[in-house]
Formats: sequence, C-alpha cells, structure tokens
Amino acid sequence: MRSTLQREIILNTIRKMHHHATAEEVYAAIHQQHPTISKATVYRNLQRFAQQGELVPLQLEGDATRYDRRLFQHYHFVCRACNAIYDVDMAPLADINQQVQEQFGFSVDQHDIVFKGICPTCAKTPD
Amino acid sequence: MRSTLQREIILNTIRKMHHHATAEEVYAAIHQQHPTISKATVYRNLQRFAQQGELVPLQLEGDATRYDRRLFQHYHFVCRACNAIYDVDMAPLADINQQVQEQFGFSVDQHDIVFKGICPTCAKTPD
DNA sequence: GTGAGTGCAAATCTTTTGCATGTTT
DNA sequence: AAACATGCAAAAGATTTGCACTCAC
Repeated sequence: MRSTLQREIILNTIRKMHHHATAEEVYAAIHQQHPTISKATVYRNLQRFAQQGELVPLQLEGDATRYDRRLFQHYHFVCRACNAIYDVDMAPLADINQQVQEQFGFSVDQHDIVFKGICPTCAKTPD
Repeated sequence: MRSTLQREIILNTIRKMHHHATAEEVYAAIHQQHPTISKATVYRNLQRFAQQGELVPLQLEGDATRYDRRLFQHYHFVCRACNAIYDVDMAPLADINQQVQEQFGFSVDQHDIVFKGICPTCAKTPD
C-alpha cells in the first residue's frame, strides 16, 4: 500500500477519535483541517485499512459502518435506549470457534458478539 | 396492530421464503402476485414486525437488513468467500449475559454471535 | 367517524463509481 | 513511465417520509 499524505492524515485522525467512528465522522473531523481531502478518499481508505487489518469494520443495526481501531479481540454492547456503543473487554471465548467448526463443519476463524440491553446511564435516567 | 390484507400477505410470504430475507427480496416475491402492494408498505411492516418480536432483524456487513423468522435464540455463520449466511444451532451460551452484566454493570437482555470463516462448499471449491 | 395503514413519488442517507488529473515508486 | 491514488460530481442502493386517500375498528 502506497504511502500518501491523505492516508497518514486519515489514520492520525481516527486515532484521535472515539472508537467506532463512522466514515462520515472521520471525514468531518478531517475536513476542518484539510478541506481538500475528499469524502471518497476517506471512504476508500477506511475500507482499505479494514482489508489490511488496521481497522475493524463494525456494522450495527440501522447505522452506518463504524471502524474500530482497537484491534485485539473484544465484544460490544449496544444500549437500546441511547444507542451508545460500549466495548466489552471480557476474556474472549477461546473455544467456541473450534466448537462450531467441529459441530458444523465450517472453517471458523473469527466471531463477534454484540450484547444488547440498557446501559447504566440510561438505567438511572427515568426517561 | 391492525390486521390488514397487506400484513397478512407479507407475513405469509416471508414464511415461505428462506430465512434472512431482505426487504427487497420480500417485496420482489410479493410483487409478482400482488403488484399493488408498495415497497414502502413492505419496509414499514417488516420493521413493525421486528418491533413486535415477530421477526428478528439481522444486520451484517455491507448488506441490507435481513429479517429472520426463526425466533428462538440462535447464532449465524457468514462465509467470507460466498457471503452465504448459515444458521448455527449450537446451544445458546446461557450465562454470558449475566456475566457481562455482573462484570460491567450493563443490564443485558440479549446477545448475538456471528462467526466468520469459510463454508464447506467454498472449502471444496478451489476458487 | 376516526385514526391507523397504504400507495406513490420524492427525499434522504450512506456508499460507490467513472473519469480526468496528480503522485508515488 | 507505470501503477496507483485522489477529487469531484454523478450514480447507485437502501430506506424513509410527506401527503392524499382508504380501510379497519
């Protein structure tokens, strides 16, 4: 992958942002400092980084694709009330890939888990 | 929820289709027999059914929302090669909601797991 | 009769693409 | 020079919305 100024800026920007930023959010953040960088370039490169394993794409319901910059295995929690996305840093379930592989014959290399419920903040706030 | 002819047709159609149909697929299937039923009605009602718990929405990467008519808890496997979606009917992990709840303080009522890898069909076929 | 549901078309949102131009190697 | 990357604007795909009309209750 060639090194371009745009790529550097995109990666730097995403590293400064919250986890799980959308392409649109990354573009907006970049656009302030670098108004000539196009949206297409941001979209193209985020996808590219995901392919290279430098970002992990995260698709949740009714929402644009998000890019996670925490590369180690972890899970997510989505609050049904406020839609916030939290990281769930529990110990990864080490054996379930293997288990599915043996039981169903798929060659499994990964799994994602999304928990849903109500986050502490929303639990406290009577809507 | 009022009972309308359109709703009946939509539910009947989705019951005859493969699991994980998209709104577009449901619409196409309906449209042949009932060309007056509009796409908006299909979209609106699929969402509605999902809210009512009669269908489960399933959002996977780079793909339209799918609606799952298998209501009991189960997981999914997505093939990286052909993008096919398989059901994974392993025993649900009964205790991880509780575990996350205790460890992180979220009120968890559900979790989804998506496995990724290569399906048996693609494994056999040298691309 | 009233409010919920529908059909249609237009609007919105997110993402992708064609193409001419500019940059990296 | 060759291959790849960018910017722009247009296109595409999925979904939502406004509104007048219709139907279920």
